[in-house]
Amino acid sequence: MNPPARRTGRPRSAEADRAILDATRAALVELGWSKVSMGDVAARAGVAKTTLYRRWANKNELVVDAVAAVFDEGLELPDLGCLQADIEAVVLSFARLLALPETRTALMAVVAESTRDPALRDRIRTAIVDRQKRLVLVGRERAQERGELPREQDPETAARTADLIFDMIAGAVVHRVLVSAEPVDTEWARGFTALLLHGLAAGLTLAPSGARPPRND
Amino acid sequence: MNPPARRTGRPRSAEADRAILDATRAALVELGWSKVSMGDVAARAGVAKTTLYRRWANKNELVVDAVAAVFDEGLELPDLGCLQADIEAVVLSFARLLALPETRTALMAVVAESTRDPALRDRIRTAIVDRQKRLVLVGRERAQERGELPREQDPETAARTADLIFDMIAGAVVHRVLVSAEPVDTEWARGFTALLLHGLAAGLTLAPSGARPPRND
DNA sequence: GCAGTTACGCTACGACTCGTAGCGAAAGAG
DNA sequence: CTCTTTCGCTACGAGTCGTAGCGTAACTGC
Repeated sequence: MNPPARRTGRPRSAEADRAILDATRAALVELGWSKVSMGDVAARAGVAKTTLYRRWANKNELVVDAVAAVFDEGLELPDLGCLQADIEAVVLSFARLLALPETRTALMAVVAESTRDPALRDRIRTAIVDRQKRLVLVGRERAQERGELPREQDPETAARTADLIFDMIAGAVVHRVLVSAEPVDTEWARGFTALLLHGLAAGLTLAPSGARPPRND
Repeated sequence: MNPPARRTGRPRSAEADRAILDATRAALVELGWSKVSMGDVAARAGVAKTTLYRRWANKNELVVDAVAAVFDEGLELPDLGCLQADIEAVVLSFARLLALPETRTALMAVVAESTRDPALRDRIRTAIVDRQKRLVLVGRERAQERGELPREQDPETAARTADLIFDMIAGAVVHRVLVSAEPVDTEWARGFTALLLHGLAAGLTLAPSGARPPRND
């Protein structure tokens, strides 16, 4: 279904594909989402504007793929042998990508657009969101193998829980970086993870565990 | 400091102000962020386009004020006498406003724009974000008076903790509604609040409370 | 080698939006 | 009554969108 029947005719230039995505990313860095135009991207990529429209229906779809490429090559879940360390690491990794000028300006813009465009929403989901969510599933699996988290009997409950965890982790990082516009540093990641794991009622004041004074590094 | 010396000349029509904001909101509902134009809003409001530009520099600033008006009249923190109930209520209240078509399509769009526009970022902060954050501060104060949360000695740590809580609550709800595009119902709010209060390590399965014992080892 | 098919670069186009300028008229302040 | 500012209106240049048409380039199957 994917590569249907495209045996005949001149094949599409893979080089143009890369050039366009790279140009899109560069244009986002330099101009920001709202001032990036298809004509500008085409000029940067050294291709004709019609070549863009043969591949992507509009700016939204193009930018989604450009952003997805950034996350694809940068987001990973290290196996540090401990749930807390794993979460902290993925939080920092996610925040680092989110703080890049191109993702910073583009990700929320396409998400906003997707509220009115189901096709765009699906593209964002498959190209970006679902791949992020996989990290939560992998992380939970590891934690369960280590005995840090209980195994769930009901798969439906398990799925709901994973969705909740994902919304909490991704949502908090996105909100911190894009709305509050404050950096996600080691200290924040540590406090966030501690709260996620142990909750408010534990009486935490969220001072870094071990009660070291809140001095900077 | 605000708009101080405007004693002379024809005063601005307060009626036009309301008409423009209402028209903006209606246009957002009908067309969505990207297809709302200043000319369209002016026509809906029954005013000239130049009248809009006398009050707002561009579409972003106008939409921020229109969205802020929605949150102003709809976001509240009920005092239910219990931290868990208070959080659940404010989560549901926030999610309800966020699910409106006008906020849904506009809020993340202006946030995305604000990454390249410091003036817009300040406007969003003062008109929307800071007022939301106040709910966190009020909620914590009440919980501390009830003895549900410990009082913090260090004001700086207290501020960082409040920022963290705010990013977690607002971020999770925003992500759930706008990115995952799933509804925030009572069940989700209860699971989220339980997790926020008690954390993962308590062995919760996030099944509706009372369902099963937390098989922790 | 040749025909068929598709991609490419290029140009041009209508439709739309932006933000501004200029005008005369309207509405208050002193 | 004069001064000042806002108002509605029209018009404008600049920019963008997405499409169409053209001749050429590249690759496939016969």
